Amino acid sequence: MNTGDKTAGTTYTISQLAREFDVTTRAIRFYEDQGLLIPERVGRRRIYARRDRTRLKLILRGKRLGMTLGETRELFDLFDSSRDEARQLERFLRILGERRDILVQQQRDIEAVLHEINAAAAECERLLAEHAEPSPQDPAGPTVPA
Amino acid sequence: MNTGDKTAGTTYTISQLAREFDVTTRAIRFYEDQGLLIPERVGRRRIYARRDRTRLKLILRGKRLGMTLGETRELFDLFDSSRDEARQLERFLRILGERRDILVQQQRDIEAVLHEINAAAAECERLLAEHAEPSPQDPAGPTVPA
DNA sequence: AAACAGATTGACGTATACGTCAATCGACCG
DNA sequence: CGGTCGATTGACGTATACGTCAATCTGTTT
Repeated sequence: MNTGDKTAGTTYTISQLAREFDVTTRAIRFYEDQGLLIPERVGRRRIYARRDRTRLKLILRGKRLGMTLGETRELFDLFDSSRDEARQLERFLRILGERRDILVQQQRDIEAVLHEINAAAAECERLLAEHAEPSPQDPAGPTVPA
Repeated sequence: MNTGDKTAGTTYTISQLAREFDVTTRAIRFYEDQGLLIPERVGRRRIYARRDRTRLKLILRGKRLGMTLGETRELFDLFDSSRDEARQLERFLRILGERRDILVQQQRDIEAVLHEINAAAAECERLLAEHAEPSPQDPAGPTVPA
């Protein structure tokens, strides 16, 4: 019989995850301290399941977007929380909406910065072209024209 | 004659900027400590020009994107730096490219999170609809059908 | 059995980004 | 001329997110 089966599945050691996502084991343990990861234990050793791996991926994605671990944790808790009361569902929707507003603002910010970067890069390359060929009106440069 | 003219223009006090951008004066002074703002002085008082106001706007936009003040400062310095040597232009282009890569990655991350949020929100609203009307197959709910 | 690689648990240190007083100073107000 | 308001300068405190040892433990290999 299967009674007591832990539905084993793929598992990872802390250093496997550290290598895969290019973070230190110290960081991974810290995420556990903050309640973001809850690995199983075999003795004292941590065993990470796919769920933890997914969460780690989400943590790092959140960090790339400037989210604090606390904010990421709030979202994790939200997705874990029971979804049977209208009060909770409304709170859920409210927080999702707040996060969406932030993301949309970030999209606008990124667009703006990208435009400025592209403009600067374009002028930069124009100047570099001038350096290579001092003046298009003056072919008597220090470099051989052909 | 205009000799000695400081091209006065619009100026701001620290509290005006603080109000406009909803930050504390402490934060603005901290940005100055970090070399991001360089206001004029009248006696000991800081006088901010449009340039500083623009920079403050950029600082806050950077923060919304998770940039550190150091990274923002590097970009400021870059845009201020002389653009007459090929070495500098290439360095300029390299850093702009790195920042662009980060921004593009952030765009991808935002897309992913937005999709997940939208999916969760949609299911959330479906559940809320069920709460209001327990079951479409079972009109004998606690609420009056019509 | 000894050695070695990995993992764990403290514990303290560090960088970033301000918050929070306290004391002081200068300009205007009545 | 005392009071108040805004600004300034220290100086210390705080939250976040780990880094960096040191000591210990455990499993495996030789």
